[in-house]
Amino acid sequence: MATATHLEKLNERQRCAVEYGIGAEEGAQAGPLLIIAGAGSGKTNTLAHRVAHLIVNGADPRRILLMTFSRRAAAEMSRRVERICAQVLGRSSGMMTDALSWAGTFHGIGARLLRIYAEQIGLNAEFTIHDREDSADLINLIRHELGFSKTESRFPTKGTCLAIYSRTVNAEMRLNEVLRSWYPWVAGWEQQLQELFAGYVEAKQAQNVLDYDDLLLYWAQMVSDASLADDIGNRFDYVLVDEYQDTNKLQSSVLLALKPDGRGLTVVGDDAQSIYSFRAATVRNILDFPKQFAPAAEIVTLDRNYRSTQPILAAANGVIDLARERFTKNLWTDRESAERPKLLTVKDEADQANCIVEQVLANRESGMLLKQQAVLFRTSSHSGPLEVELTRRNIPFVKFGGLKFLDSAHVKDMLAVLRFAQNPRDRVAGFRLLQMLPGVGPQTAGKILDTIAADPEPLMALGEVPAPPRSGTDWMSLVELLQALRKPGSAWPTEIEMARMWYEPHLERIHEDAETRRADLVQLEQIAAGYPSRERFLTELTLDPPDATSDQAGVPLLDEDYLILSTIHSAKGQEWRSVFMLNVVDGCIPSDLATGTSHELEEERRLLYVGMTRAKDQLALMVPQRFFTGGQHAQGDRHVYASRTRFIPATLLQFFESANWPVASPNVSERSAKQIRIDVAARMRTMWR
DNA sequence: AAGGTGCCATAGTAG
DNA sequence: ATGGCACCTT
Repeated sequence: MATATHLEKLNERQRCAVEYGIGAEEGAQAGPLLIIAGAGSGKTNTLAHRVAHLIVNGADPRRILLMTFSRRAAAEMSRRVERICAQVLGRSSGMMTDALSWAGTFHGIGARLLRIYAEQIGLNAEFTIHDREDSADLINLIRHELGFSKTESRFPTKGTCLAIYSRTVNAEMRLNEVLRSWYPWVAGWEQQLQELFAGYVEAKQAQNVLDYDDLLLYWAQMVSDASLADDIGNRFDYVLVDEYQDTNKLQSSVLLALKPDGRGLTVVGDDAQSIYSFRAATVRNILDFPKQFAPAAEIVTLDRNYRSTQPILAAANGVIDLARERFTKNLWTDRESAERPKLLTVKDEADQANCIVEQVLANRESGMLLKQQAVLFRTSSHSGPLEVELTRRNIPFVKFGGLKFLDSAHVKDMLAVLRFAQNPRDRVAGFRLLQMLPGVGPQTAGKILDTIAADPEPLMALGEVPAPPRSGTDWMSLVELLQALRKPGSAWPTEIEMARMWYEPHLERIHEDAETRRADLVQLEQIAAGYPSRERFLTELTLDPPDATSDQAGVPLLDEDYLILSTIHSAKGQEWRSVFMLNVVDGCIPSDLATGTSHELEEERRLLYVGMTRAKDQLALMVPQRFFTGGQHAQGDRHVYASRTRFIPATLLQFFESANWPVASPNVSERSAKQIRIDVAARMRTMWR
């Protein structure tokens, strides 16, 4: 085949990855392909070109399954594929719009397939989906029922129980193995945990709810049936999976069941960027992929980095070279630069914030948009002082990761209303909802739910339940609301407005700061308007919660300029011209919660690597000499003296330009020395507090 | 049985 | 700061 023009800009390796097995023989489908794509090696572009190339060569886009790590990534991929196809096929490719309909996350695709195949696997297609908090709440209910909350020595918390359950499921391990390798301190509770999980599974089924893990687990179970596996597998001629290093055993089982012989299967990833083992992801998936098949999968390695300058890449390579395991490649680039990444020592977090603001503004002055700059951190809360400083100086920013929106009580209240209307057997939703009423607590709520559970139309049965003594007129209005919401044919965005009108008086009663919370509910309503139905809204919000928060009310307009703040995890797959990393000190990276096993420690190292490789032109690692821990303490500084991360030992300092900020000048240091000795003003203030 | 208060342990990354 | 829990009052 003549070299197609759309492939001209790709390098040789990329082109191999794009063209592998396509158009070789008529009707023959490509064998399994593994693309090891290093950071900045044009992975997304290559994958998009492969998909586009498939389509250009006659593949039906509706029969391509594309699984990415986030919905954002899926949308970006679809956009690129469309653009390339439009380029090649010209205007006639209008058919492409929305044709790549099976693009999404494993969980999202799972949910969709389960609704389609629900009947065949004895599942009610009306199921609602629990997020992590809901799941933990349900586990907690069972935990109380079984009497485990009142044990003499303390039983693991709901969060720990859920984490254990989740790992057991996702790693396809036995409970005792999971306890032995990951939770040795709760091994004594194995029997009780087993019982708890059995109860949890039964409760979910009785309530017609699935949790995140179920979306994969049911899918895996579904395709363990040969004819269903065939049926589902045959819906797709090609299956492509991105970020394969961050998938877990359960996900790889699903994949192999869909395409047992690997025909039409492509996975892409980078073992050096595996950072989700806390979600049971295992790097073995990608390392063992080739030999799952006979003949083994083809491997194409992309090790040319187009993103970062050579000095940045050298430093990042230096960090990853110290990893215990040897990795499969070393990245190279020809992007020369005289500027080494910076290692900036600052006094404390306040100076760290000031230092970054100063540099960000300087960059901005020299023409680098705020959007082309990002501040990355290990833990969401680390950006607190910086956010304060940005707000004070009126610098707009958008923060990714560490979601707040769906976590807030009032948003959860609203969603509970909608979810209970959608699925009246959802006990977590009902439990929460009923207790919003005055005079209704756990006991009353539980009894009401028991009463209506048996009825085929629980919300109708709710009308027969006598009003709880102290609930007043609020009871009837709730019953009326729910029955109105249940009525088929009530128009969607109107429903959430009804729910909000019902909720407002309760909001005022329950929360002091009703005013600020009301703004969130308005925003929720705006988001809701973007979905065609209540079911879609609830499902998609759970599977793809808004991952950005902003200092301004409402989402910033697309053409506005703003600085990016992001957890390293949420920065996956992204790049910026200038990257700052906060708190590159021991205790933050590695997190002091993750220094237990060498396994965890290695992942922290990769996290630093992932952060560093986001930078195109400039990289600055911030090293505050001391930082505050925990909450604010009224009396005195509760700070810790920090040292540079252990992942950058002295031998790696050659790759960095080390400096102090502010630049030491005699005057400044003299002044600050005096301040440290005795802060009289602060003492005066504390006399009165 | 609900709802308030106060003490204690906990504190992360996310579909 | 927050959640979970025991304890107290209504």
